[in-house]
Amino acid sequence: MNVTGHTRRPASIRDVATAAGVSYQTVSRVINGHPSVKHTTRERVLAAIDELGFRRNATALALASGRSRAVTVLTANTTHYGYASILQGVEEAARAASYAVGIGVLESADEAAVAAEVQRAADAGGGLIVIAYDPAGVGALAAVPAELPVVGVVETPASPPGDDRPWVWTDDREAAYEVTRHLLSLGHETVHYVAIPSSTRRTSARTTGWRQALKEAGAPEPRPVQGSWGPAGGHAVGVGLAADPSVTAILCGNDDLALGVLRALHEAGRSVPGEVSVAGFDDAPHSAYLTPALTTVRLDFTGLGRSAFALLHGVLEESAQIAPHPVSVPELVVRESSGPPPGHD
Amino acid sequence: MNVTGHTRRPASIRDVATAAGVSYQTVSRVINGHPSVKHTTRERVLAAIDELGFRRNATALALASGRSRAVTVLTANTTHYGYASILQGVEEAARAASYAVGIGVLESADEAAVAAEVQRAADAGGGLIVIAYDPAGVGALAAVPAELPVVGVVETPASPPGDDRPWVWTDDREAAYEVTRHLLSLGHETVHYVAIPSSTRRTSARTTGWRQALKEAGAPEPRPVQGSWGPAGGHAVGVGLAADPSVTAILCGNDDLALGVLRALHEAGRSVPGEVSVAGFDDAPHSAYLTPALTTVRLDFTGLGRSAFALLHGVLEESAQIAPHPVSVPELVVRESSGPPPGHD
DNA sequence: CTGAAAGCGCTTACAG
DNA sequence: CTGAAAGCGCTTACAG
Repeated sequence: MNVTGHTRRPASIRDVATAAGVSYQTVSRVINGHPSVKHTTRERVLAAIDELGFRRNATALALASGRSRAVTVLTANTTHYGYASILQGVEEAARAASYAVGIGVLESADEAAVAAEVQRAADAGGGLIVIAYDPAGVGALAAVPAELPVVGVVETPASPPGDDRPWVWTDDREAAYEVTRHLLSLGHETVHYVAIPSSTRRTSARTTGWRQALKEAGAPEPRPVQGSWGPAGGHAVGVGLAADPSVTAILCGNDDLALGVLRALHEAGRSVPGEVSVAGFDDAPHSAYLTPALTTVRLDFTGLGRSAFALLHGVLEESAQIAPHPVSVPELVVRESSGPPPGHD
Repeated sequence: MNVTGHTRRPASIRDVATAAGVSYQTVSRVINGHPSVKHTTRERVLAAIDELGFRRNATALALASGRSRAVTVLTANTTHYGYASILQGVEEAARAASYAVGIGVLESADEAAVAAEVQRAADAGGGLIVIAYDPAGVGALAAVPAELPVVGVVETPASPPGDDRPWVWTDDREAAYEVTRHLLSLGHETVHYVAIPSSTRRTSARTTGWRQALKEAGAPEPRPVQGSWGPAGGHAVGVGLAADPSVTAILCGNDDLALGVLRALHEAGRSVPGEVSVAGFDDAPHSAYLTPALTTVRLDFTGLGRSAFALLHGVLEESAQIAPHPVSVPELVVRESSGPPPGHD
């Protein structure tokens, strides 16, 4: 881009001003789109900007103006599919709005460690987006000082929060309700549930949706089994489920958990979906290629990330319009891992 | 932290100076660990800092000093396991060094789009780490202006680069060599290879390692099959491989590809490892739980990210010692998907 | 050992 | 429509 190529120090607005024969305040007006600049002057400044390859120094802008066109995402993990997709969505929207995006990982849920991470994120300037699907994230969201602009990506709240709570979420209750109904409609007497860890002490929306479908169908309500996040956790609890001959349908809190359950079932010699049906949550990229291919419900995490940014953007700049929380609708994806129970006609 | 809790504007060094009864330059000396400060003065300043909850403004620091304790990671994707793990490793090391980490996604390999992303990353200040495993990343690495501190996370280079090239990589050649030898040792006549897209026009290190093992064993050398990154790509080429009865062993460029191949084999009714052996690359979290569990080679992506940061850190601060490129050794993980060919004794 | 001055590259009132 | 001044919160020489 820089034709001369031998510039050491990048051009400043003063350099541009000199080249255009104006004061640097006028250059400032031009790059800020201020209307009161004579047309010919503007042209001259623009030409100088182009010639010198000028780019406005973001650090100086932030210091002088007090706002920084930046957002940092606080998350407990960057490798889980859902988390990574949210991050990708945030970045996508931020890029479109010319915002920088930073990232901070909450390695521990320890209060002091979380507080330190929030501080670090605050030091970066700009707004915060915290993924609050787990205790570390929930702690971080709570630890954000009131004066800092923040939006939380949260589990479905029990009751719709006021407009003052800048939160986004997917409709997990509805999603769980749908998959459970799908399983019941196949003829299963009931559906067992392997839960992901809840971020709070309250009953999660997924659990609520599952329970509601069971209630409506008059099906017995087994105790939810507590799983963890990954396939190892699914496998661990799957072993117990596989040993229980009365279990014919299992809903898992996410696809990774389902993978572990599938494996445990296989090891126990129970066929899927012949003897047991399994369904997951998320529609991770590999789920369609498993054998059997996993029935699951697709959640739009990328869209969720975009929404989170839009909301934050609205808070940060009054000019930007505040998008309503667009709750994306979950989509049931029926594949091979679900079918009628044994002996069903 | 802030006991009073009603501070609007955060405390500045001037506020601290006033509270401690010194000039703000002295405060600056204290927070920078400058030795020439009287012990009692230092104590007083430290007390004031604590009381006011002072945190040094990173933006002002960056503007005044010219360096910014920040690094931004440029990557084509945030959801692939390897990429996400590298990011996690960078963040881990950056956090330990009190650096901020930014992220920029290269959504397209288009030259103008890549250049724009590099600019955006450069605007953020600080150093750059670019993941150059694909054309977009390779393009970005090439587009970084010479004056910008950058380290590339690259495929194994054909020849060791000079010390002036701040690159890190894993030993893919060795890794491919090992898995291929494992497969051959099982009795397979040869091993087919499904390649991930190469980031450059040159033959990739994985291909080279595979080929070397074949040569040493005097095995016939099938043409590598070109795959893509995900399971869909693996499935597409897997269909062809499954239809060829002479194929008894398949090495895949990554675990996702292997998943797709496994699925294609299953659909064609060819058992694994009974009729065909399959191996992958990366040891993604789900690979151990597939049925059959996937034989693969574990690569330390998180460590790679940490190394990348260490290298950049060394470039950014002369004080920080430049770590030697620590090439992590890949580890062969034999699971269920590999076994002797049919009819082998 | 410590203070007063200048400056990093911008923006924001204030004049004209 | 455009310029001169002050300031954002720090650091970096320069004095003493």
